[in-house]
Amino acid sequence: MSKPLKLSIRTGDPRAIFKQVVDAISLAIARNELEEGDKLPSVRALAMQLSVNPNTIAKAYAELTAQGLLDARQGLGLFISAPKQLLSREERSKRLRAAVQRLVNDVAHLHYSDDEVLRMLATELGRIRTVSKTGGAA
Amino acid sequence: MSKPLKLSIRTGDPRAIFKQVVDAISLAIARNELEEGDKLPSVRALAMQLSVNPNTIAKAYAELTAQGLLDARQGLGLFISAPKQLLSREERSKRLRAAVQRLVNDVAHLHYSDDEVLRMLATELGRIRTVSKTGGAA
DNA sequence: TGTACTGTACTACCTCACATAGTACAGATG
DNA sequence: CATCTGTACTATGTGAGGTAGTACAGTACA
Repeated sequence: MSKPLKLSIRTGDPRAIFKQVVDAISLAIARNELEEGDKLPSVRALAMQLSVNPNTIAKAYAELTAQGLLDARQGLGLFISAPKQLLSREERSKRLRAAVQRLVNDVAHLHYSDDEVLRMLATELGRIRTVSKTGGAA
Repeated sequence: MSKPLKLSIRTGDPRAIFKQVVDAISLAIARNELEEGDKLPSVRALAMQLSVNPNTIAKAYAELTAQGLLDARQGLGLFISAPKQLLSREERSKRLRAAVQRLVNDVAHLHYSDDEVLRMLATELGRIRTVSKTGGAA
């Protein structure tokens, strides 16, 4: 069976649909809501569920596969791959810096203090790691 | 006179040209490299300097004006406006959270520790505030 | 064997954002 | 007056994103 994948697409979201899917799955993996070996919904099934075109889902899956987050098995489906890192140290560092720079750009004119921004980030990062597969505490 | 505005456009940048201009100027204001009352290069002059279409620059200026960062005076030019905040508290908070969420998404699969991300952000935020107009300290 | 599922690869078409090019007009300055 | 300023148009081309439909090879199961 494939995981239910409580995924939703927001029409108001500035991100492209396929990007929303990529982000959602990428985040779910980081949160351990999806573990190695888990089977994803089929291209057609997820497309049906989200009321979008199968090609759009295929594009998202292709992106995730290219990133090494998914393994494709012809005729079987797509599965969460073992954690790996196919990016070089330089590339990872470059992307981290770019992502941080983008945040700095985005909040530059909002007049938040450094501490406020850092606290918000710490909070959001914490929301990721705390959701472990061992969870279920009360 | 208008500030020289050492601005550059990178063709490899995924951002649209007008967005690069918006971000650069927004950042320059946050850095106090541009102060209230400073005059910006004319639409046509900056377009010439960057080898892009005047319409593209006009679009960037219009965006900055809409954000309240610039004041337009017909026939005179565009000037850095007094610091103000026309966004509601909710809107600012919403944007901060969205920006932070985007960062979290971007770095989710890079396997950086929370501390590393936070330290990078603290560094980049620091690079903003340290550049004050009172600068020039040997 | 046949049927139904899987991912994947196409082609075609539509829409929209972005960028360029050119023109035009009102306000400001000399 | 001429020349600068921002601004507002129209027109055109390009590319990303999305949809629609078709097709094919690999897998599973009755």
